[in-house]
Formats: sequence, C-alpha cells, structure tokens
Amino acid sequence: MRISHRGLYALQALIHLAEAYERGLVKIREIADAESIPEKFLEGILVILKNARVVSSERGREGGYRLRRPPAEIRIGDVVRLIDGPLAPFGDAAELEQRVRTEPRHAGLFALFLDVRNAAAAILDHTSLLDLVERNRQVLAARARKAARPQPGERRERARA
Amino acid sequence: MRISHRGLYALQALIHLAEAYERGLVKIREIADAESIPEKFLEGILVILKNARVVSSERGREGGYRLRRPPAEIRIGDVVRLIDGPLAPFGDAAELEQRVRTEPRHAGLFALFLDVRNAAAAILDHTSLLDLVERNRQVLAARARKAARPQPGERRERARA
DNA sequence: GTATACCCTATCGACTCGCTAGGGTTTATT
DNA sequence: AATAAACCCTAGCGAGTCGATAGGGTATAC
Repeated sequence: MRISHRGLYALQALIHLAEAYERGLVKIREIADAESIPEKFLEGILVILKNARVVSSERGREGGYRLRRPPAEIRIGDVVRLIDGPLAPFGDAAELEQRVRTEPRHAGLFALFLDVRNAAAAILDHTSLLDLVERNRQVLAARARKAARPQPGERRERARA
Repeated sequence: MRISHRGLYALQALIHLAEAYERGLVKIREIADAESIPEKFLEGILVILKNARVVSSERGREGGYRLRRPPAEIRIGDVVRLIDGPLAPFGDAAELEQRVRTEPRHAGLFALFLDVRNAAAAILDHTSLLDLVERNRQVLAARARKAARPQPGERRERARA
C-alpha cells in the first residue's frame, strides 16, 4: 500500500487535532500554517474526514474542526484506508484471498502478498492517534534530557550552530 | 508500497522461469501464453530484469530467457524494489529515518511508517522464488489429496461442474 | 451587514500505468 | 545466402491519478 501526500497531510492534521483535543475547535488556517499544508488542499482533506465521521466542524466566525472521538479511538489504519485505499500491496484482502483459492499456479505469491497486508494491518490497526502523540512526547522528552546533560564523552547533536 | 501489474507480471514470469530452471532457455512467447501477459509488455519487463542481472538471455532462433542464479538465491523483495521501488509506504527507509530524527513533531508517525516498511521487508526479503514454487506445490498437492478423498460430510469444492 | 470561517466544484499541469507499434539485430536452420 | 524465429530498443497513446489552485457559495459571530 502506498501513502500519498494527501494521506500524510490527513494524519498530520489529525495529530494536530489530537494534541488540541481539550482545546476544542481548531481552524483550518492554524493547522495549515503549523503543518505547512496548502490551505485549500487541506480543506478538501478535512471534508473527506468529516464525511467519514472522523472529525466534526462548526461553521461561521468562530468555527473550526475537532475530533469526533477521543484520540485513543481513532486508528491509523482506518485513516489510511479512507484516504489511500486498501492496505494490501496488490488489490485488497478479499481479492487476494480469492486468488489464493482460485489460482493454484500462483497461490504462494498471493498468499505472500496477504502476509504483507496482514503485517501492515496489524501495525496500523493497533496504533491510535493517542499512541502517536505519546510517542512524539517521548521523543521530545528524550531530546530535552539529552540537551540538558552535555557530557564531553557523548556524541552531541550539532545544536551549537 | 504498491505492487503494479508490471511488478506482478515480473514475479509471475520469474516463477515460471524458476519452475523451468532445469529445462534451460524459455521463450517470451511461452511465458506470455502461460501467464496471460501481453507479449510485448512482457518483453519490456524482461529487459529490466536482464539489465538488473536477474535473468540472462540468448538471441536468435533458439533463444530465450533463464534465471541467472538458482531460484533459492532470488529474493522477492529485490524484485519488487527493482520494479516498483522502495518497500516503505511513504518515501524510502533512508528518508523515513532522517525525518524521525529531524521532525520531532511527527517522529512517531514516521517511526510507524518505518515499522511497516521493516515488517514488509522482513517478509519479502526472507522469501525466495524457490519458497514460492514450493508453496505452490504444497497447495497443488493438498488439493489433489482433497479431490481423491471425497467424504460426504466434508465441504467440497464445486469441481463437479 | 460585514468579516470570518467552513463548503463545494471545476480545472490545471505533470506524471504514471498498462499497453501497442514498428522497427533493428542476432542466430539456427534450410 | 536466404529465411524465419527470437531477442532488443524507442516512441507514443489513452486513461487515470496526484498535488495544487481558483472561485465562488453558505453559515455564524460580532
């Protein structure tokens, strides 16, 4: 499966909304600026997410977007499927299963593709927006600890520039 | 990562050549007919495989193609990379590793993509053409056993048509 | 009633994909 | 030699996708 820029943007926007989940409504403009996404392009993506009931919106002067469910209940796999289609590297799971049964000459090949899709699905469906936000926080925290403890023997980031 | 028809055709052709490995040279025509691949289209694919030193060819009247190495030494992952590019769902492994380091706001996301690509690579790089051929033989054998033992209580294929 | 936001449609240029066409070059056979 | 069969190479085509932009329409707060 291939993740397009549109798919990446969608995930970035959702992560942004997840981090602002307590804050409530967030404007397109804010997301676009923070994530460096073309504003009008992002608009279209948010409409898709809205129609799929992943986010909700309010119009008018104080409008904006918010997640429709808590970040822990939004699976990355579902978002990827919504924007970029099936997780399988070829066709979709149903087609692969059928071809394993009906094309004995290449059953092994399609079974292999199915293995790849199942591995990807296992990872992406067991990861939520909350997981990603927490993973980011850990990275940030680790980086902060590193910066606060500059030992001569240790290899440093080139942050002195 | 997405596998195109071109990629599927390449793998089908290589499986065909693997099954005929002892036999020696195989003509494009034979592969195209057996695998239902447009002949001229397959030609172009075989040239790619030849330039990548996966197969070799002989020209002239009794010409054809053959695998350049035994089937056990040709990894599916390498073929997919050759025809359809990196195994990562976004960018390639090097880019993802770099963005994990340099974009702390989305380190978790790119790390996740890297997990998916590593899972796919683990599967595809540990499977050879020989593995696929054997897997096919097993499927065929299982099917033959099933057909020879038609028990009333068992659910049958609809092969009586 | 005006500014600010979300909503919708159309379109663009670049690119890829699956495929076809039309030759050129090499070799075995007659 | 002449011929036929096979591999080799380049060009192009129609359809589709992709990332992005344009230009409005509609709802809401002040």
